[in-house]
Amino acid sequence: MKLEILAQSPLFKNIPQGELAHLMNQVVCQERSYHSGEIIAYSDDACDNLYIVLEGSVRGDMIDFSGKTIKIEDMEAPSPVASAFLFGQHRKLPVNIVANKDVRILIIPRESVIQMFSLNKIFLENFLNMISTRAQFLSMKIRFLSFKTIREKIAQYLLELAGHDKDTVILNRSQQNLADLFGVARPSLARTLGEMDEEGIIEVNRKEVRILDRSRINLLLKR
Amino acid sequence: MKLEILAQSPLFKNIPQGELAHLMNQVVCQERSYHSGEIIAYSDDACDNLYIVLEGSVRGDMIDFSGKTIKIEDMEAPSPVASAFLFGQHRKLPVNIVANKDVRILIIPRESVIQMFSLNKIFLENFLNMISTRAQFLSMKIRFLSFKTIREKIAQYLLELAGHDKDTVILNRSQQNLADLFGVARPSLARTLGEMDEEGIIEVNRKEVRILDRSRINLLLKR
DNA sequence: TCGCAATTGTAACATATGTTACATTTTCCA
DNA sequence: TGGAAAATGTAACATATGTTACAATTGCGA
Repeated sequence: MKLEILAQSPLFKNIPQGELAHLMNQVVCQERSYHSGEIIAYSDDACDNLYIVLEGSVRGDMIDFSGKTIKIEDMEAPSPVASAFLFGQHRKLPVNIVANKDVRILIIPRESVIQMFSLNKIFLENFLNMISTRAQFLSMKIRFLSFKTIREKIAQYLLELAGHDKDTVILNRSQQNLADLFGVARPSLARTLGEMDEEGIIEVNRKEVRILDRSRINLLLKR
Repeated sequence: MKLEILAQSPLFKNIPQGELAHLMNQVVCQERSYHSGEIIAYSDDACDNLYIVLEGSVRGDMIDFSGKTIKIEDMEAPSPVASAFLFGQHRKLPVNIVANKDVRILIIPRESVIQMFSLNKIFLENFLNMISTRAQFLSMKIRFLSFKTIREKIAQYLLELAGHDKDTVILNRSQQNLADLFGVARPSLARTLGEMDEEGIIEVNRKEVRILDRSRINLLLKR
């Protein structure tokens, strides 16, 4: 097994090589290869294993009511897959896991994962951090989706980044990325930024946004 | 401390009374009371403690930038609060935690929680189950919110109600109520239902909706 | 440094939904 | 049973956002 690859994964970070080797020796797990297009795990399968992509990339395909598949998410090596479905009430995969290219996957049964929790505290904290971070990300996304207009979403986002004192913000995401977070089209986001600039509410310069009129931004968030 | 109350909490279920007593004796934690309206923890506070409501109920208040508070969620005894913010990248509360009535709260520092993980496997699994379940719930909610058009929302809603065999559903909410759930205006919902009726996809009769053309409904969910 | 790829800015046009207002039908209770 | 309130159906118009296409700019690797 390639421990160096594993060590890159957020699940195993901060674990010294030696300990990592020791840890992996003590539990049952297997490594498997899949060819491009192969289905690694099926939607609605009981989710009894933790999958970690060692090489290549996989995607989650959702099957809609008519039987067509839709790509939901890509996951690149070296990252774990569907870790939020190993525990919890609904231990079923919501998607088919499909190999994007030829891939190598490390498969760790849930029992082994639980063992690893008691064997290594850092691993446990990494795991907790991962699913917590995911839950936090999802909360944030829901909050943005619940703002109706693009202006509101921008206002919320800017004020969150700027805090109460600063008035210049450097956006840390691309416009496309931000548009995805907001659930809107990229040109629509750009247009709205432009309009708010013209109206003197903000001043936009690529990734640098300066808040000119806080009161009018606050006004946008009244509901 | 009222172990009987604690035992009711999802975090401590399946732990025999004796073990629970033993567990709680080994770690540092405190119990505090708050009066109705008191703020138990502040938004943006570093989230270093697990709060468990022993008696009474608390709510999460979000403060928007104009200073107005919005109630986000109620949490009744005996349930943990903000457990998704004890770990993860963003260890800050997103809300003020406010006492709804007089309450008693058990406060367990993060370090103690981590200790408890190694002391008791069931506790660890309960905790994992809790945040995983939350992440799963949020995923589902996002899926629903991310349907853009009213037609898609209707399609999703009808198919969920009808299942795979039935083709007539009785709506259990008023149009206004449904419109709120979808986050759209009531006349818009009525119009779209009317259009889908005219097109022969469904047959609408007040609260009774019959699915006429399943294939075209499925088509709506393609993305 | 050149050149390609990613990012950002912008415009014209299409479309879905919101808004407002009112008519019609149902519900329900005095 | 009558009559008012709630729920539903419909229409005309306003508006926000999506779509598509392309130009301008930036960044990055060969």
